[in-house]
Amino acid sequence: MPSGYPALAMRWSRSFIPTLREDPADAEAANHRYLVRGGFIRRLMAGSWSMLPLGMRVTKKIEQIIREEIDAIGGQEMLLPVVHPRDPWEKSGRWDDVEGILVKFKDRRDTDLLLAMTHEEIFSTIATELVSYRQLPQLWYHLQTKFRDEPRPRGGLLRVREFTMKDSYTFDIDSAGLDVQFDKHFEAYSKIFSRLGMKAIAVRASSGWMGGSESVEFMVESEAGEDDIAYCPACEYAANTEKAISRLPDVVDEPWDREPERFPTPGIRTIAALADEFEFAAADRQIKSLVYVIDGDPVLLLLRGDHELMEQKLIDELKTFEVRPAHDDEISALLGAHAGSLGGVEVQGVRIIADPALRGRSNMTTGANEDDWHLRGVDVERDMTIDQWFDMRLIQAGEACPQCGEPLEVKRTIEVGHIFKLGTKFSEAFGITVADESGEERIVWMGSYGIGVGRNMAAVVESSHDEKGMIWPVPIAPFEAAITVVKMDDEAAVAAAEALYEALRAEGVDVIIDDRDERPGVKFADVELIGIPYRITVGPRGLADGVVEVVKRRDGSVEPVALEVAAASVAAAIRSERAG
RNA sequence: CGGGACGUAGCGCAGCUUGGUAGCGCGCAUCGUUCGGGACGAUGAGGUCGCCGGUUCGAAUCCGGCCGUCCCGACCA
Repeated sequence: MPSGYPALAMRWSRSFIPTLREDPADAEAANHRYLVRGGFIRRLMAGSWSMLPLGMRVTKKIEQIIREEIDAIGGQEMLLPVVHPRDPWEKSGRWDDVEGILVKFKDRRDTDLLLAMTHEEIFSTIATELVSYRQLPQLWYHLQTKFRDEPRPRGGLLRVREFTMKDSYTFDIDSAGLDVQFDKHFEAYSKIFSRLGMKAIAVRASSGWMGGSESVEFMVESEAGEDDIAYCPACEYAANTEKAISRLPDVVDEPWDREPERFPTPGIRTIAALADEFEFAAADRQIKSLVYVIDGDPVLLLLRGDHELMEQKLIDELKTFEVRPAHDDEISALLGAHAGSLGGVEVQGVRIIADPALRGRSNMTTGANEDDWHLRGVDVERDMTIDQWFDMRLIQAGEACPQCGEPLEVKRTIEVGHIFKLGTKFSEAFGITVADESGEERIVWMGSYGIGVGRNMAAVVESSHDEKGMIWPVPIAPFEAAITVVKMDDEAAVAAAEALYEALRAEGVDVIIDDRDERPGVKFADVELIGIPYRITVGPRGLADGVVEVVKRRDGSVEPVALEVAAASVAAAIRSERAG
């Protein structure tokens, strides 16, 4: 028969905490391994995870921190639906633009519907009810499910298809007002990440399909991440490599005052091979020629031989999403040669875009658009018809910081937050206007600001764990303290532990008592895996001296504390860490 | 979308080549010994072998189709 009802208090023996001894087979990231093993999350399908009780406790604490900080800058919480009709997404243009990750379906009346991947459209719909400048500024937000059909979810909670996001939206009379809201969010986000126990680096970023003029990402350094950022330790310049720029040393070309000269290069297909073979063709003296198909048309892209293309820069500059490398047959049809022998000299009728690192360069080497032939002595601006110049180069670690000239570092990071100045893109599409002081209709300036709850949980685990498991900071730990009863058949120990448990609850500590009839080693290992910051060990050995042991998860330090003062002492330590 | 692998008990896996009573480890239940750093013994419960179809006296195993998952790449807030 069931016993122990009702299980109101947090007793491990009555809780659903299904810890596992083995790593899940496919786990690569630490958050994936430990959140599954610790019984925080379970996978339902690719990119969809159920939150078990421990995971939910962390989730709620993270959400509460976010609420407090957004409320503190004037946020008003709402809750918008997850299933949207087609119409608002037609208005914004995103029904067609974000093909792929946007899930569309129909209801019984054959009406087009979609799963919300973000909520600009619906907040915009509501914002059309704003009528007067006296109502501005506004800051609205909600914590709501997003669904994005990512081609490849990975890394446990790092990249998923269904997730909860706090997204806020601001509405202002002018761009100066937007700047204020943006700065407030910047400060609020900084506080949130610091309360979560993470060091977040703010970087300028590509806006992607959000559009808008400016965006800042908050990045946490981690090998498990998916983004690279350029970072200057000297002046704190920081930017996503999708956006980062650097200063290059000037190159002085040796004089060459003749026409370009053809020379045979049998079998040579790569920049490195050409540089090895010919002394005058060092990689930085070659022109890299890439054929891309952009919006359906072939485009020739020119970069310095030792430089790499950053596709996102192309996408941002050209404001399109239809960018892909050309296929072999498309390349030969266009230029009459295969990749490895391509160049831009005397090419007609093809749009040519060049990276500014090629400006003013002469006496360079490039493909002759005939297999096994190259050209030397090429002057970029004399011998080629460049239609457009813009930066599309991926910067490299060690290059000079654009602000101070010191060497840049490149770090792998997790994107934990992203804030956008949307400008008037959505307000124009939705007709969000208010009357100003003179009664004239003015278009409203918008911003949008997102934090993924689960991804932040994952990022905390990635940046705070050891070989034993997770190490939660007090503000978001599933429990602040655990009482480990070493010997469940020792009546004195059990009584002391129960009394301590009640005392800690009375002190307002979020505590769980491990009253399972398990061997001590199992209990210690589980508390460590789960990452509870304080463990209080209660057993006959300590009680003989009138003490319990307080063990800190972070550094493993063990401190004997007199039983009578243990609750007050642990409660005080926890309180001092709650602020984050 | 391209390449590779996989789907058998709650979890991790073997069995499949060569068709014939469905196995192992962990976990779970009961009992005993043990128990301040992941114990041991005994007994036991638990599986439509991803789904559908075919071949066969007989299919986890062979064949076909479908579904799902993971990895690498492409793609992508």
